[in-house]
Amino acid sequence: MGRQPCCDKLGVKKGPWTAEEDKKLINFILTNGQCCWRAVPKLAGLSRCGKSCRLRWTNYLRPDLKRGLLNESEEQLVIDLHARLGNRWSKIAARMPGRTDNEIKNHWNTHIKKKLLKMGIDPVTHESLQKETEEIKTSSSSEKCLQESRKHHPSSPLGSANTQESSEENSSSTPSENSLTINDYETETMFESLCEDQMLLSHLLSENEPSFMDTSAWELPNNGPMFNNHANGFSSWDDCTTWLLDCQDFGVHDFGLDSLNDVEIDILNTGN
DNA sequence: AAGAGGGGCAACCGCCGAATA
DNA sequence: TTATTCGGCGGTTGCCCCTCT
Repeated sequence: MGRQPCCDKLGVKKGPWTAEEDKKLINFILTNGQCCWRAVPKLAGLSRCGKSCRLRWTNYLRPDLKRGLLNESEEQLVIDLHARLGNRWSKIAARMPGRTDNEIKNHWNTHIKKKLLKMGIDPVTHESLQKETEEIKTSSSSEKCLQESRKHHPSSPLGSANTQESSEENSSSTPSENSLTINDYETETMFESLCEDQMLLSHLLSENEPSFMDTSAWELPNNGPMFNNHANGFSSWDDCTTWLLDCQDFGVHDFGLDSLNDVEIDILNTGN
């Protein structure tokens, strides 16, 4: 009773996507929304596996993605979230506007891991590699930040530390249970900088806030101004998809939309 | 100038859990 | 209750590009 492959292995194209394939996929999703991925390749006229289509869309074609390297504060956010959540990249990505789990995972493996090792921190446990020669500090700078945050913002998610996520994190054996050991000035500076991001972190960690990654808006073609031909003045889907493909080089956030608050974004999405 | 080696990243693979018949 | 399907996730692979020798 083995699991069937998600698609017919024969005749399924693999490897890098072409611009033509991207266009077909974007066209299809803009027209039909995100539906059954298994059916997408057939309906969109692609010789691809449904999974491959989903991956391509979520990791590369989705128009709300930021492109380019993670900046310093994003990196610090990843480190902190990883300390809390472990290798649960999708959970981490859900807290990172415009970033995908794959992107974060890649960045972790290629950049952050090395950075932490260089600083003498075990990227898995977030403990000092010289633990045996040092006394473990009872609280990390990060923890101090949290405590400070709790002092100043007792009602914030971090302040109360009682969100669903928090209890889930606490119940799991993630590295968050371990304190970080800071062993040099550079690291200290890094975490001081992280403290400055605590407000942002508090906001991102709030379960009550709608996820930045919530793509429900994309599931309803013609429902939002982004894809509203008349509102945007696109004369055809071709224009629209061409514009979208161009956007991949910049990212929606480069257009300044990320400065809008939730209400404004909601208004944009509903077109009211 | 050319080859070797390494890094970075897109994409694939296989497993898991939820949903459904 | 069980078999099956499907979407999603994390780990891994392989290709491309850049740097070094």
